[in-house]
Amino acid sequence: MTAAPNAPPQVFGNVDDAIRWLRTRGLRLSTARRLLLEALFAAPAPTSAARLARSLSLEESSVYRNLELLEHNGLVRHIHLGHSPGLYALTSDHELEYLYCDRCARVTAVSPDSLDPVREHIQSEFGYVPSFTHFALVGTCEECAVGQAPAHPHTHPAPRKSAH
Amino acid sequence: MTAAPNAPPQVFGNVDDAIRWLRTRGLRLSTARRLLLEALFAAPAPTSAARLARSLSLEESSVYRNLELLEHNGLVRHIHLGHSPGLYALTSDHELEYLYCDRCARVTAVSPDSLDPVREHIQSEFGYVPSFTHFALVGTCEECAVGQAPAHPHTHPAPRKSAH
DNA sequence: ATCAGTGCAAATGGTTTGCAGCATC
DNA sequence: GATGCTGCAAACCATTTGCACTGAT
Repeated sequence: MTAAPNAPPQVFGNVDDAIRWLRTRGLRLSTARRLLLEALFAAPAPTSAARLARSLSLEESSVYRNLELLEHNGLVRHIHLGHSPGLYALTSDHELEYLYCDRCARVTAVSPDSLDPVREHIQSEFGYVPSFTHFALVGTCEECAVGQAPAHPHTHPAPRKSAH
Repeated sequence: MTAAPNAPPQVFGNVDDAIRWLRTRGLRLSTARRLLLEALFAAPAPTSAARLARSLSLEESSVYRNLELLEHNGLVRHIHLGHSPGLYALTSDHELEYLYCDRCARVTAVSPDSLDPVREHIQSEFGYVPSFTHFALVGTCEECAVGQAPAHPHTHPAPRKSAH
């Protein structure tokens, strides 16, 4: 899950086109690879490697290897929503940026254009050009912001089952 | 490293004040706890649990437990810069927000006020109120943006030593 | 027949948890 | 003397790696 090696995006309309392209690059077409590509083409939303592996009965390690290879070749991207594991999706022509609510886990995908004013502001103010394609913008959504409890302090953290 | 339970911030000028407060909350003062607090008061920048454990010769698990307890009680906060482990620091009166360059790892801390325009824009546009106190705003800093290589594609990812 | 790609197992990094004993109240 | 905290060991999740074998070319 190496940080986006900013490979030039490669966008295809279907599995076969993607496969053809991979072939020209000297890569082989294994059943695992085809399955993975099909799953990615079918997926309605970014998906974790674990989920893909489970649903396709593939080894997670193979899934990671393939996803990394595909990402390296520009077919795939992955994002993190808060503490989430990497969530993979096919590269598209109109890459989205993600807003993530740290309270209710709501995810809102927006077009990069709509964040241009933000980018410009932050660039002119601090010299950074922010991107939310690899790490979502984390915040609190409207509904959660309204119903926020003032939280009476407790000396001890609540016993938890992995909340990161 | 539970996600910030948004405990009311507790800010103290020195270790003893912090300890007094913890006492009133029925918490004991162990040497480990005192060491940790001292280290946090002395730290010039947010620090990882591993680093704290090493420098204080404490068990990492104890350090995590204490940091979590302190965080739960509002004395401590932690952030993630990109894929970094949690980096802990004392809560302060003027909590900073962090900009992180995903290329050179440069970190810029800014006052929340300076990001208010961004917050307002995103809130009015999408209903989210972003925060960069727990997850840094990730982007590319000016220098890195200038010298960016167009990256000739390679079919295979470069062999790597953990780059997440 | 070659060698890219697989499954399986083991290792890694960051973090959490269970438990027995020690130290603080 | 009760019990909060500690160290130690083991488990956990997401991810990476080594290796021998299989299968796509």
